Amino acid sequence: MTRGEARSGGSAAPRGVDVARLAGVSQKTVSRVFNGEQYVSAEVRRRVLQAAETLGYRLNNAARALASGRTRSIGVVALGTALYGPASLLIGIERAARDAGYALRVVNTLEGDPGGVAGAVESLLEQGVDGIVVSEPIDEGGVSLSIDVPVLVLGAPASFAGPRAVATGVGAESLARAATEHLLDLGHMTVHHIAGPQRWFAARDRLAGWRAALTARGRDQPPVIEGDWSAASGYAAGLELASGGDVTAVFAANDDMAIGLIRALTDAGLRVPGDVSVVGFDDIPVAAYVTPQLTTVRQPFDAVAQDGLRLLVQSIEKPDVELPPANDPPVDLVVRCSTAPPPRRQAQGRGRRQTASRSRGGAHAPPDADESPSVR
Amino acid sequence: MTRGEARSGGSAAPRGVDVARLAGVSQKTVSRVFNGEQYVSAEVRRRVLQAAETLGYRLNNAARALASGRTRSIGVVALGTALYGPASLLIGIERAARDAGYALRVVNTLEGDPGGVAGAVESLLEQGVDGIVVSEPIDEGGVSLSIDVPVLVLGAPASFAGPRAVATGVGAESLARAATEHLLDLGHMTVHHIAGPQRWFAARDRLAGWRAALTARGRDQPPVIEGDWSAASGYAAGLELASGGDVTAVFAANDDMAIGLIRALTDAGLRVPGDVSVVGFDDIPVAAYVTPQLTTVRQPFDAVAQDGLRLLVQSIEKPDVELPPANDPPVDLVVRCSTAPPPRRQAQGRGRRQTASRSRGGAHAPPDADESPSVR
DNA sequence: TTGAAAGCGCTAACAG
DNA sequence: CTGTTAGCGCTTTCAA
Repeated sequence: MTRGEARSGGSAAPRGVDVARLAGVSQKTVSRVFNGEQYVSAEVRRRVLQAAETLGYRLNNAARALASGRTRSIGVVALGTALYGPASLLIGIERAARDAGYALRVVNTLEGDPGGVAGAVESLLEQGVDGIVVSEPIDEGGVSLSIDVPVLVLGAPASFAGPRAVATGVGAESLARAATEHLLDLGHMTVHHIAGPQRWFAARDRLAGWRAALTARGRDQPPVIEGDWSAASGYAAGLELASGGDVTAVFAANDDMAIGLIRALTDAGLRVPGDVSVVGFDDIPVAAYVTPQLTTVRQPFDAVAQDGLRLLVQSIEKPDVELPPANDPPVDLVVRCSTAPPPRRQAQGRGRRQTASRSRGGAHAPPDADESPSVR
Repeated sequence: MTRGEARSGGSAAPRGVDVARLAGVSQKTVSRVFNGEQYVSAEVRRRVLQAAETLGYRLNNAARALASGRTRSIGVVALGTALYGPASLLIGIERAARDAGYALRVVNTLEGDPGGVAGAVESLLEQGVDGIVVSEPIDEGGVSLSIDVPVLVLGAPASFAGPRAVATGVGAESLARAATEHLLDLGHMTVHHIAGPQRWFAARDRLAGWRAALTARGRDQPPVIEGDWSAASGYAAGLELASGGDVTAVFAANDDMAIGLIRALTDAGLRVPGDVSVVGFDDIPVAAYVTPQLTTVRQPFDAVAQDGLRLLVQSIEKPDVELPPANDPPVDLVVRCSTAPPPRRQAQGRGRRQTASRSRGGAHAPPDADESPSVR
């Protein structure tokens, strides 16, 4: 059965020529109209659009891609977890891609799977994407991807994905540093850290930020406890810390672990923030409503995604122009009620500016109604 | 510049003919090998694979789609929120699609946007997907989609997406019913409900389940308070309920609202579960670690996604075969510490089987280490 | 078991 | 401003 027969039969999708015929123009003109090219008279454009409308015409992207060598789509390699951070980032990426006129193809890697990223990239390449974003990957060891499209790496070193890759940080290190400094500013002698799994670059960055803050002030670096992002692991870490005895401040690498930690501390008879102060990371939706309301830092997912995609799209569309450096994402520390000056000495920490907004969380006040009690 | 020149230049991607030439076969044979067709001798297959390997050959999907009329990809219309439920469902869909050999194209709709789903579907169709899944949509009023590919609607009536659509429930109604019944079984005379935004089908289903449970036992239906899924709205609802005075049990349509609610109740001087019992919905990761540990119900995202995709793939590949009915998803009630018998009368609720596992949440025991203290 | 020929519906390059 | 002519790299017949 040839296409012509199908047409008279009536059920197949209309093509550009069909529209052209109806509008009394050439197929190329139809193409021009649908690509928003200039040099089409208003009258012709109207006729074409009209004809397309009556026929229910729709551009065929496969044909377009084949002819032009471009798909106007971006592939993303994600981790496939419902963790707040990665999920939020994916949403930001989708929106930024759509705004830039690109469709999104998503492949998740299973966390256990070695070489998962490489496989995912391969399948994306086969699908013919114009660019790839690797979102908050974990370190799988010597990955060497020979990719012939631009790659944006979010939250990991560019070297991760080969020479032609661009990278954008998600600001994790400076956020971690701010979180730690907040605790130090409150008068704590040092800050413990419950880290995320160190295979994640995201976890390493947070650790690095914590370390940097401590180093900058010449403070001790207590041993790090490594969790797995889960509240359960935070709980386990909390039990360990509680038995240690000399802990007054903890920075947890995400809010879930912070919440588990707080529960363990509380179960062990310690008060938060009376005895121990805790800062989380992410500002998950319930952070303002758990007890005590969680002091945390917030990642600028939308800004990061938008910025990164701008870079990626540029290196797709104008490969020769030098890329502008990515903006430094803003630091957003949200001070609530899980942090306070340490119990005994150094009570002079009290009253500093950083602690001012703590007073908003009074027992009967709706927590955080305005959603932005940020400092810095 | 013709393709031949590019080849000798050396940089362009190798095509099927190039592989064919090197392997000394026809291009069609290469195609046969890469499609796993039969009737290729082992020897020839080996040679082709070998040649492809040395050339770094990769199938061109655009060409394939153009020639065959199929893309082996599925489009999903999602809501673009980082809410635990929708995010988890998307992950389940991705995995199920990948397992079935389909790539995924994702488009999010902005919540405010009227006709958002229709627009998203349109863009997916233009991209040439073989099937579409609409994931937990909100009701945008009279949507009439004239879609010429199979559609799977997850968590909404099939009618939502036109005559040819398949639908799979996510079990929300029976879960809501189970949650409500749990409270009733504990001895509460009735159960209040904090609903999700009623434009969401998901929210309506939960409300329906709650109503069904109450009706079945001939209990009063207290007025419903409608939240917006956020902890803040749960908090507001809690304040309202606390001022009412006669509340002993509340079922919240998601965990975030339940947590906000509990905070409001606590702030108002009520004890949970001493004075008021609360059940949530979702079992978000921190549910087992907040205070009190949250009793909640868990949605079977993976099962639902897998089941739904099986249906979708079948109606893509075998449009004529009658679809088997979708399985009823399992009901998974997770009883923790936010529920108990009501304060005064009806103390005989105590000791029933449903409450047995509550004892696990003793003050110093790690909450829920095994992750599955489910009942029913 | 293999191959040859003919498109799929569009864009690119070049004329008018 | 508009049209013509070639493909893009596959899959689909139909033969051999």
